[in-house]
Amino acid sequence: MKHFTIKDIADKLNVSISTVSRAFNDKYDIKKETKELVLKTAKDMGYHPNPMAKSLSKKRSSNIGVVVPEFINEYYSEIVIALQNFLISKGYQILVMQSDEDEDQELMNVQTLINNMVDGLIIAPTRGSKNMTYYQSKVKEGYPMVFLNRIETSIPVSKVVFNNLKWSFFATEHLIRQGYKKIYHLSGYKDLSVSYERIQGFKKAMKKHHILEDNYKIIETGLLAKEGMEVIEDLIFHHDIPDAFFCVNDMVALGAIKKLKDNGYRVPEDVAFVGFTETRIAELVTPQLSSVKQPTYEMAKKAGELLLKQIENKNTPIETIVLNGEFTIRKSSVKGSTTDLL
Amino acid sequence: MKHFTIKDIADKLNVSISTVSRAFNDKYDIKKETKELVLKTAKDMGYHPNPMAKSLSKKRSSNIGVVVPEFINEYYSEIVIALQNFLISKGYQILVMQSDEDEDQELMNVQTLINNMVDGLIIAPTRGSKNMTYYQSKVKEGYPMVFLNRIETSIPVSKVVFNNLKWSFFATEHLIRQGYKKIYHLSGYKDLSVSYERIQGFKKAMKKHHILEDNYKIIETGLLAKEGMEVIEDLIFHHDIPDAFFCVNDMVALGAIKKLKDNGYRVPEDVAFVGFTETRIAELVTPQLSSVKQPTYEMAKKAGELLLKQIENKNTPIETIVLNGEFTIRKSSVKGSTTDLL
DNA sequence: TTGTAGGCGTTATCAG
DNA sequence: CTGATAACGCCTACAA
Repeated sequence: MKHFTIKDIADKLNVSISTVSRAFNDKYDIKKETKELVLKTAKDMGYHPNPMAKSLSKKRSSNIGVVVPEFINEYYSEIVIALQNFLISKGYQILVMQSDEDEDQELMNVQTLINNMVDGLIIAPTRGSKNMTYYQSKVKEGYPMVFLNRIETSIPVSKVVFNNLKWSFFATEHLIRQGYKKIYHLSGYKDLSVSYERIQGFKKAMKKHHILEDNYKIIETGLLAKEGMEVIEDLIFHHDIPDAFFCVNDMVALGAIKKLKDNGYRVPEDVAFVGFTETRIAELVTPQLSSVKQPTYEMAKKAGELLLKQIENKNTPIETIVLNGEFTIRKSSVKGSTTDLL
Repeated sequence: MKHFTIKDIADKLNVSISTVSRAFNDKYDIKKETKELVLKTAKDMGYHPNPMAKSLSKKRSSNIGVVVPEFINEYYSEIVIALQNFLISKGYQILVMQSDEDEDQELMNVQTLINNMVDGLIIAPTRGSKNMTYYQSKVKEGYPMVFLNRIETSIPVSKVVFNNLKWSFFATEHLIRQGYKKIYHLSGYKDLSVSYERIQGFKKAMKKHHILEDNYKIIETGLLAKEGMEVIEDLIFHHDIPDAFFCVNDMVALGAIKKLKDNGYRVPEDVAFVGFTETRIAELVTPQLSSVKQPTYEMAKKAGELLLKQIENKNTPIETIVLNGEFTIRKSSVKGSTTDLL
C-alpha cells in the first residue's frame, strides 16, 4: 500500500510526468483520451497527490488556522464544526487551536499557525486587546484574516459578529414587559466586547421604559456558572435580590439559578431569568431557560467565505458582517409560571 | 515580513545551506561558533523553517490525525484539548475531524487524513463495526494507529479504554446499597462497546446482590437527552417507574429527570438517578447528579504516548491500556435527600 | 568542520 | 498537445 507518485503513473503509461500533472489540473491543454487514461490508471492504482509536495510547489498550504478562546462550551464547538464542514468542502483543511481564554496563549497559537504556513486565519479572540495591534499590522500586510464574535465593530478588520446590542435589548424588554420591576444584569467581563454590547442593549431597554437607576443594576461577572453562583451569594448576603436577572450567558444563569434554589428561592415565581447564547441544556433544566440563540452555523460560514475571498484576492476590502438570532421564551421568564414540582 | 529560507541565512553569512541546515539539526558536526552565529542570525531575521519543505524531504508530516465521533459534548472536547496540548509539546500538529456519529463519515475522515499524510491516527470510533476490518488491515500494514474509548478490548489493536464494567458495577452497587429495590438501566445503544460493558457491570451488581430479574430492567436508549425523555414517557404510560435509574451518560439522565419532573415525580425522593461520564452540568442541576468521572486528560495523554511510540518504532507491539475513574455521589442518588425547594 | 549535489513530489515555464 | 527541466525549501550522503 505504498503511496504512488505521478512518476509511477507516468512510467506505467510511458508518458511524461508533466502530462500526468496536467491531467489532474484542468487548466492546461491535453488530449481528452490521454487525460482520461491517466485519471483512470491513477484511480486504479489508488493514487493520491502528496499535499506536502503540492504545497511546497504552489506556495500555499491549503490549511486554514482557526483560533478560538475555548471549546468546552457548545458555542465554539459548533463554530468549529461548521467551519470545518464549510472549508473542507472548499478543499481546505483546518488547524484548530484554543487559547484557554488567555491572551498570551492566543498570540502563541496565531504565531504557531503562521509559522505553519496556513493560508489564512480565523480568530475568535479572548478578552483583552494586547494582541490587537499585532493582528492589525498583519492585516495591513495583507495577511488573510477574519475575526469572529468577540471583537469591536469599530476595529478595521474583516469580521463576523452577532448583533448583541439588539438582542440584548429584546431580551431585556421581554422581562420588562412581563412586569418585572427590578432587573439586574449579570454582565460577564466588562472589557469583553460582547459583554459591553449586551450591557448597552440592557441599558437601552431600561431607558426606553423609563426605568430608573435605582431599579436596575449591572453586575460584572465572569462567564462561568461558578461566577454566577458567587454573585448570588453576595446578593443574598446583602438582601438584594431583584425580580429578574438577565445574564450574559446560559452558564452564568444556571449557576445563579442553582444558588438561588439552594437558598429557597423559586424560579420564576420569586426571580425570573433570561440567558444568552442558547445551550442545549437550556430546555432540559427546571425551569426551562429563556435564551437568545446565535446563528453559529451561519456565522462560521460567513467567516469562512470572507476568508476565502481574501485568500483568492489579496485586495479584498475590509468587511463587517453583523448577524441576528432568535429569542426563545421559556418558563424561566414568564410571569405566572410555576415551578414544575408536585 | 517575507518568509526567509535557509538560503537567505546562508547568503547573509557566506556559508553553505548545509551548514545552516546542520545548525538547526544537532546531529551533524558543526563548529560551535558557526552554529551559534547561524542560530542567532536566524532568530534576528525571524526565520522559521518551512514545514512543507521539511515534511517533503523527511517524508513525515508531523501531523497527527484525530477522529472523534462528535465533539458537541464535553467528553471529546476535553479529549481533543488534552491531545492537542500533549502532541504540540512533542512537536506535532493535530488535524481533528468529527464523524457526526456516522460510520461512513468516519471512514471518509480517516481516508482524508491518510491521504493528507498524517504520521498516525488516533480514532475514537462511532458505534457500528463496518470499518473495523479496514482499520485492522492498516494496523497490520504497520500504520501507526491508536484507538480510544469506544472499542472492544478483544480487538487486536493498540487502544486506551475506560474500565466501564468496573465503574458501572460500583455505580449500580451504590444504588443497591442506598436501599433502592427496583433499578432500571438506560443503556445507550447495545451495539456500542461502552454500553455493552456498562450493561455487564450493571448485571454483575444485580447478580452479586441477588436481585431477581423482575426487579431490574435494561432499556436500550440513544445517547441524547431526548432519548432519555422518550423512554420515560413510555414508562409513565405503562405505569412502570422504578425506584432508581442508572444511565449510560449524564445527558440521558438529565432528559429522563426532566420528563419525570414534568410529570410530578420528585428526584430523588420518588426516583433516584446516577449518570456516567460526568459533565460539568452535573453539579448545576437540581438535584445535583451523581456520576462516574472518566480521566479524559489521562486517556488522551496515554493515547498520544502510544501513538508516538508506534511512530518512532514501527515494530511496537500492540498494547491495551485500561484506565479507572472516580464516582461522585450527589443528591440525585442519596436516600433521604429532599428536593431543593421551598 | 564545511561545501556540493541529488532527491523528496509537484507545478509551471519553455521548447518542440 | 507533449516532454524536458527548473523551481519550491529542506535534508543528507558524499566529497573535500
